[in-house]
Amino acid sequence: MIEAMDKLENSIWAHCSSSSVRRASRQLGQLYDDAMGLSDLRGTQFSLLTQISYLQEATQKELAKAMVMDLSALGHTLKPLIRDELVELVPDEKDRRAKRVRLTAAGRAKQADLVKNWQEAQRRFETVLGAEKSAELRRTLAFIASEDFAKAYAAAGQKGG
Amino acid sequence: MIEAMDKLENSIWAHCSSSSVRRASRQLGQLYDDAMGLSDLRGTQFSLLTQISYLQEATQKELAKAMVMDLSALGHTLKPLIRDELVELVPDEKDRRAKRVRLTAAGRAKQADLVKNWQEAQRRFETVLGAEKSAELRRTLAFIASEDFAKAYAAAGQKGG
DNA sequence: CAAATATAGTGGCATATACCAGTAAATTCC
DNA sequence: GGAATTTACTGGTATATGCCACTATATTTG
Repeated sequence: MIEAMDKLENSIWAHCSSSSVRRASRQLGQLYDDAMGLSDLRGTQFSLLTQISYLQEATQKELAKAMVMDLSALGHTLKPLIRDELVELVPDEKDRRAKRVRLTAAGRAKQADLVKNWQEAQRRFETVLGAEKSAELRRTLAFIASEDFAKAYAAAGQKGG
Repeated sequence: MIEAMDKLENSIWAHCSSSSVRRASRQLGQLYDDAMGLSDLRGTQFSLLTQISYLQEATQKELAKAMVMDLSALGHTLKPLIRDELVELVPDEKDRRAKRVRLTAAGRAKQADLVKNWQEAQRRFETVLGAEKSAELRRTLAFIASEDFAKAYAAAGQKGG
């Protein structure tokens, strides 16, 4: 009985997708943060700068959606970057509620500088896990982060639960 | 040239293992938090209670290691749970620096109550991703979170970088 | 055994991230 | 066109998580 209990609890930590992802996220957070070296930026911040650059003047709303992040969380996360003048917000011409997010010249430079740091971290990652498994993992995680996944998850609650 | 740039940046956000894991982590965080219902606990807290229960009086150090978490981060994370009297710290008899972490009766009850909530979330997850892919994903993530992975990653920096 | 060093935790500070309650601007509906 | 509603963002509060500096307690060394 007590052993059955242990087994159940063991199965929880071992079988929980959410905590598995979180643990891995902490480990990789450390590793990729280290890769950023003396830049004063975190891996998350580099990632955000890169996404901002990629989306080319997205609104906060659009950026939050792309990052699979709460809008207010994004706002908070942008603050240190704005304070350090790597990012700026420009009011949209058409819709005066919206603010578009873009990199400053300093932000572009910083992002560009760090690309090689990121590449090195990513190279090591793929060396260890293997290019094929890495690609497969990213595909799976991208699906999990997608709206399709969230919808299917919600739908699975209708009938199943 | 500008297109090449776009392509590179696209490749960064699409090919970054760390940000893929983080995005998925945010999505699953939302979903599993929702599953906790009116319990006033987050998914992360349930996960932590479960790990505490599983490890049976581990020291903070041991618990942090199992969670792949910084010791001080664990300390901070435990605070609300201690405040709410779900968890308590007991000084170790032998080593008076160490404090062992255990659930209170209320903590055990809360954890037990939430098992079914977790099971429902996990059931939905596996419905959507498939049991086989889910298991494979957890295996991969467990490896990424392991010390072996961190060591291999460090070693890949010696020769490669 | 006393000094030097290592280990376990704590507290402060900073970022990461979410929810909720506003505020302001746009859109929809009589 | 003006009221009701929706949308985009802001600010407050709370947890999540990491680094660094510091304290207290072991452990190691000479």
